[in-house]
Amino acid sequence: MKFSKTYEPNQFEPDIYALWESSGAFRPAEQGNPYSIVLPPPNANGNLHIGHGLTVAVEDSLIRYHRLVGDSTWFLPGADHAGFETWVVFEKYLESQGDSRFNHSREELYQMTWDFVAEQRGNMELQLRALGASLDWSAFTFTLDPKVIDTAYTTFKQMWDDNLVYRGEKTVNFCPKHQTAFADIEVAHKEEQGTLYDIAYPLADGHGELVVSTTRPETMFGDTAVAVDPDDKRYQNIIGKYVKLPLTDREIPVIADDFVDEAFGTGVVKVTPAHDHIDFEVGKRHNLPMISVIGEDGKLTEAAGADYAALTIEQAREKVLKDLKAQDLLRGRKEITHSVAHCYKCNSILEPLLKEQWFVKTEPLAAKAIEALRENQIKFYPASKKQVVINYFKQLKDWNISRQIPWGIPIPAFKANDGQWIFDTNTDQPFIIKDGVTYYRDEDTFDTWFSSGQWPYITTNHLEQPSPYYPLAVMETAADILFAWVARMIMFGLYRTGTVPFKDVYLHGLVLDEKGQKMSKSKGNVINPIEIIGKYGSDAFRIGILSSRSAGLPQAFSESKVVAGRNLCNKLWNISRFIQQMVDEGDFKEAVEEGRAAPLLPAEREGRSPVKTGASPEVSSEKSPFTTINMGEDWICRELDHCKTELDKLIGKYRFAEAVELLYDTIWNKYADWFLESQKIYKNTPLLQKTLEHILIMLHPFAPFLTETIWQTLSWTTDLLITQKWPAKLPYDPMTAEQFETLMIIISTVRGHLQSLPGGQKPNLLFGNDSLVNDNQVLIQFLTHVPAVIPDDTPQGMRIALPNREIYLDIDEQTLKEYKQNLENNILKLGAEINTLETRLRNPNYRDKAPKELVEETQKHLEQKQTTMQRLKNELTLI
RNA sequence: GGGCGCUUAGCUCAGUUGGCUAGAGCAUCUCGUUUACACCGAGAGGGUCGGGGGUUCGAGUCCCUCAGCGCCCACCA
Repeated sequence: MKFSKTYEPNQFEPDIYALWESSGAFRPAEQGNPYSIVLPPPNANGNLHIGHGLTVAVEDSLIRYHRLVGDSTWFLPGADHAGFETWVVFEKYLESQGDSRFNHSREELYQMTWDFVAEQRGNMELQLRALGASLDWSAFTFTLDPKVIDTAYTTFKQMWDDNLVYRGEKTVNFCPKHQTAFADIEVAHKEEQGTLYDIAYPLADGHGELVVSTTRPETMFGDTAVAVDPDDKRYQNIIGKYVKLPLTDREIPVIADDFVDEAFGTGVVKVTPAHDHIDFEVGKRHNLPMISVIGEDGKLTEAAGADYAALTIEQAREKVLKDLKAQDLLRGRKEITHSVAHCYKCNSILEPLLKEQWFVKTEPLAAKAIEALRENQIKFYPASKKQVVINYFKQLKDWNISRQIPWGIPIPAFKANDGQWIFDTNTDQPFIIKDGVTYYRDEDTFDTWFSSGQWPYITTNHLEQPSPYYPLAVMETAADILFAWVARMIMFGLYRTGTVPFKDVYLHGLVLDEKGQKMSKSKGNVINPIEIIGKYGSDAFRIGILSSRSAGLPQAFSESKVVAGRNLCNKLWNISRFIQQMVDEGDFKEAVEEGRAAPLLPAEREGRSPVKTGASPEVSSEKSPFTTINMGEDWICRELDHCKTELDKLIGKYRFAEAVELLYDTIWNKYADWFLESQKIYKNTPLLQKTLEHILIMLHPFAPFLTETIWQTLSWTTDLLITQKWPAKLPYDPMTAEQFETLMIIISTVRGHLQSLPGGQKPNLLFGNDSLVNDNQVLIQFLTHVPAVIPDDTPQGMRIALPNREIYLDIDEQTLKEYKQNLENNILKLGAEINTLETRLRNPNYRDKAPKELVEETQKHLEQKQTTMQRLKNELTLI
């Protein structure tokens, strides 16, 4: 293969991925420490979004790094049926077809959704490949695979037997549009303006009234008590009495309960146990009846009375207020801001409805989790999230796992007419008969998180046979599913396996648009990772999205960082092309013969034994005398070595942005700009080859396609880059490396002076007693483009502004004078400007009367100019 | 109501346990057709690290406080 003149990622990426996949490189190696990551399963029904792009960039970089380091890596793919999420999409589709869920049985709907999803599936997998994810596709798990369902069932059964799962009737968060209940965590609370109404409830004995404050007058038909603060002096004498419930003929008791805040509203609360979570608890405490007056359709039921039945909540509220007013029972109203529960998909207000569901008793599970976290069994990145999770566990309430949607894992429970529930996994049967009793299937499905919460030990098959890949090395996922997913995996992991499911948790924040706004379809600011890849290449995307990003924070996506990534790829492409050219030209042998080149690693020249790494076997056998002033070789070996050790540290701490920046700097500013430039003079081809190999290996985790393509194209490399060994230390002489650093400063300073010379002159460089310059005349000349570098006992002209160095640019008196004059002129001009500013600032009139910002700005300008002045003066004294 | 996070160059952001003249990319300005690369090379400008106070030999980094922005949790009838 040959290097094309230009870097065009789209031409090789798919082929390279296929090469890896067919080679078996994605499978865990036989040898090495287990290192496993499970890709958070993307929604099978959708396309990947930018967050997935970030996930893959992070996880695949970790996997590739650990593969190179010699670990036995296992990167596990999967897809999520995403119960409710997908169901919403499917139901919309149904509606668009003029169809409805109510026209079909559960089995039909399940099959229809399956087919619907099947059409989309595969998209996501192709996109993961485009991102370069080195996933073991043979280990692919779908969240509705039999093994997932089996595990969900055995866990459910075990929890049932352990009294950790129970059937209970409680107020649940019910979406009238989607016709399903939600877990607490799925509820979207939103601050809203509402009205607090004061309504008079006449005392049953006819002596006065009690005024209750409520935002939900329409639920009053379900009131079974009114409550006051037990310490509220105003109401002491009526606790235990009865009030008449307006618009009905019922009488309800006045109870005292601590939950009432006497300072809020009138200090009297209506208690509606069937339609409010708090009231439900109150009702339990006080043994109150629970009357449901709102149905699952979001309309009032017969229990609300004939006048109100079938009205929507809004209609009912209006009518109740009107009717109360007619009876002169409305005592006041007040606008308040309060938080209202919404469906996170359709934004409907969620109704608390009394409903029988399956609940997980979370307290014992959460306690175990808290213990494990307190013992630091899991490391969090960012670290602050640990306490956040602990706090979540502390207040966690029982978890409703029943969903009234067909798209999911059927709950393996059957109920007899006498209310007896039994566990059975024959969920494809509408009913079963056992010992002559008929049991009917629970039509509900599990909350998606009930099964995906068990993902780590399901995917690694740890329950069947203890796996060295469990616990996972790290769980990398979006910070916003910390509670929904990560917390649950910890609870389940401890429950089923006795160990935490992963050693580290790395959370990435939301990827925002370029302006720092949340991406959303409605705003039209969604950035599609696949489009970015098409434009700049997969590697550029990965580098770009990892740059300038730290754990846990919501941060903007910056296309300019992708551009920088693309530019780096292009740079490395050309570096490789150039080195290959030199190898092809056989410059190396020729150079050795002419005594221009040192074909050995720097350390070998001094008789130290070389450390052999990677390929290029021809290097070590040849011996040749150390010939010349080639200090850049020691220096680049030192820099590459430093880069490698730093990378080890940074990747170990999940500091990807810094790792990428380090590689960028090393490859571009060090390797290309200095070493490669110097090698145009001193061609040490074997070293060029060796160092290029190291660079390719080190960049591979972040830019896999590019580096592998180069590896496959170079004439001397063998096998696959993806399975090479992480570089070993390169030998070098630290003193020599340090001297090169000084040389770099000299060259840069000379360049600076040349640029500011009047008339764009190109003078010679003269030097006196300076061995460093003396030894590097050719290189200095080449890199500064002066016509010549000449030793001179009495050098003169313009002195280079470096202390203790006898280096001069050979310019005539006139030019020097001109240059100095220029400097002095600049100093004068600047001095005048500074004076003006100072006078202005000293003027009390100006200080007092001018706008403050302007005065501040003046001050700022002054300081800037003073700094510049100092620099110019320094230069003048030195030359 | 409770909690978390952010505020550093024009823009988007790095900056681990406090330590040399605070960094990157992109953008800007000047110069450059040196045969790897103009997706390039060389040089340069630009920041009182949100405000105020404190601890320290030393603070972008720790503490207090104020302001702005963002997020999460919550039994705000």
